[in-house]
Amino acid sequence: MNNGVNLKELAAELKLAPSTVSRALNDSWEISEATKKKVISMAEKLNYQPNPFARSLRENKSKTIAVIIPERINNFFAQVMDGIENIAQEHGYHLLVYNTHEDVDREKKIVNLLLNGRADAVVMSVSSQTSDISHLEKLYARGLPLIFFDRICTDIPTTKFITNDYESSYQGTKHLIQQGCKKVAFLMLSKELSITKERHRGYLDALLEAGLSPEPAFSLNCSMCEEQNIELIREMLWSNNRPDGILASVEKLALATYQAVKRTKLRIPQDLKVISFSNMGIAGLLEPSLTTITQPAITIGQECAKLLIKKLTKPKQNDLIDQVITIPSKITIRSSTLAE
Amino acid sequence: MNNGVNLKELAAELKLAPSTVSRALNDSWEISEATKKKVISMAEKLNYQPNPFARSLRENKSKTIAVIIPERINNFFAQVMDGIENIAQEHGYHLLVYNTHEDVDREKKIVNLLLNGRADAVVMSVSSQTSDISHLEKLYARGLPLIFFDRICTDIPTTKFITNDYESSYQGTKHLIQQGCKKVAFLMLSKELSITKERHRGYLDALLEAGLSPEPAFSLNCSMCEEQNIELIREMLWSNNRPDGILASVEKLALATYQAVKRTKLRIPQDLKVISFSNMGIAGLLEPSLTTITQPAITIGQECAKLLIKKLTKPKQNDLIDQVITIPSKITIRSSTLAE
DNA sequence: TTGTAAGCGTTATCAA
DNA sequence: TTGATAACGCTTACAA
Repeated sequence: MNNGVNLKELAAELKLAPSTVSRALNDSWEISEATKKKVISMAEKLNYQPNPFARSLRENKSKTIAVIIPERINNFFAQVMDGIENIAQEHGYHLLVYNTHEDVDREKKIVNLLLNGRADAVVMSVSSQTSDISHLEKLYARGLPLIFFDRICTDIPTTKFITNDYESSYQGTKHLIQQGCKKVAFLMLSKELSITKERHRGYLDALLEAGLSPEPAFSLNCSMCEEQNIELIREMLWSNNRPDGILASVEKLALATYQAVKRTKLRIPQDLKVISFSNMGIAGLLEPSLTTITQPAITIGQECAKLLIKKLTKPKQNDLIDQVITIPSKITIRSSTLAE
Repeated sequence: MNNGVNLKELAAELKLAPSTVSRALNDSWEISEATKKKVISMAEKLNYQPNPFARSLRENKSKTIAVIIPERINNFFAQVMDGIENIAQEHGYHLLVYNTHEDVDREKKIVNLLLNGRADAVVMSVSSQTSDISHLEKLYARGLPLIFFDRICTDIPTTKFITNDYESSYQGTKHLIQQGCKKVAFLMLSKELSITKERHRGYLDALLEAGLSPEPAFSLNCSMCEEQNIELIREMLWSNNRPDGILASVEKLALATYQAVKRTKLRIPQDLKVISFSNMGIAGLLEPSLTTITQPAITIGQECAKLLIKKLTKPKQNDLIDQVITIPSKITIRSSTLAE
């Protein structure tokens, strides 16, 4: 690989000291406008590109943010990533991206990889398997700025961004009840997840408020395996005491529900109404179109990045204080929850 | 940020020279087994993590691969990314990810960012706007290993991975004709794209072979704007001479077609049959379910990464020779192309 | 306003 | 088998 000219060569070409050139390029006030101009034009002519590693080594920062997500083929996480990248690119930050595939072991390995300072900060959403958080504590202890979004880790005292999980879930459940549902089921990926807990609380409270008693069997704990989930849901739909409404706490479980329904004689929404947290662009193209709770994914990503970059550029003035920032979701009612 | 111990401190703790410790950790043959063991155990005890920037500066390589895609909310690219990451992680490589949002200017900026050696290699799929390729030529000239996939740049003499675009498109069109279509339209994102050209050729040849004369108006050049595309397609469907079959060369145009059809009284597949290149997991859940040409996205990603890593680890033995490697797609027939 | 020199944390060369 | 030293390319005290 030909790395092009370096600072020394550029300086030699200009008959200046490397330090002068460095300062000129960094727009230091101690350099005369005349030399600045000369330096900059020569730098452009020779297409000088500063070596990022020399700089990182010297300044102990890399202009890089690591993003850890549990899944890439997921509209929510993809949108969050786009939001993060928007802001990051604006400020000259690069993104290292890691997918844990919902696997804690992979998550631990990745987190350990970041212990060496390769990234200036980490923004992540934990895997659905994460209960032991020692790896995250270690990362936090290192002093690396760390932010969580969506699937947060409450025990780490830092800033977290989520949507109004409790409220949305409560409203979603209430909507199902208003549409005539008497027996609403709740589908979740894992009991460990912060979002599961909040969304489940909202679901339970809406049931109680409506005078409906929550059935334990209707809080269905799904797995990572698509086919298993479909069968699990199908079994529930085949049982004598089947639900007439479903709140899916994540998108993939709504899709699994649709697949499961196809294996029965039930119809959505006549026999079963479905609402789901989902950022699918094409919820309206499903048959029937799916009522969704859409999270402000891009905004969440942008806010994460903004806060992080503020912290990185002005470390003294900005602390990632231990708080949860909530940005509301939006419910879009479609055919899957139509009343008869 | 507390970076933990460094080599010098570790060496001091062990009462050894830094160079010795370095060699021990790198499993050099010139170090005795005894000291190796001592060093390694102490390194673990102190949780020593080598500074990646020092190493990168010294070795002039970063163990990082840059990936540039035109779109993140896209099943194909997400799967390719997963494939790349699989292999990269296995070999200790990190991924810098950039989304051009189908914008050449953004693509140019990103490519220029990579000129400084931040990444050891680049794998990319060009934006649909890319016709001037000077930025790519510059990148190539720098000697950075560069690989293209899917939307390739034929003029850069390196290895490219694609699916059998011509053949799949030919077969897809033939399928439409066999199902009774007489007037097949072809939807494309941009005429500049390599995949557009190949897929269009396949489409045309299938028409000609069937004795159907291609109508220029049926080769529809769409834009980046979803709503515009929907209207463009709707207009075509409302014209006197409307197509009875559509081959969408990318997924989003099939979805736009579905949306457009909703604005007409036409029915799929009775009035209009649709087939599309698509890696959607839920093609079967659309109404009607969508016949797809599915690209081997994960494999493409894996192959890109494998080749690149081979090149990076054994540069002498491996060249990215100027060739196009084709991995076949798979057609899955669903309801959207059912004959009456 | 510019130049000299040290140092960031590694690895590689050379010497012991 | 191990140690001293230089070098990677940059920024920043300190000197001029």
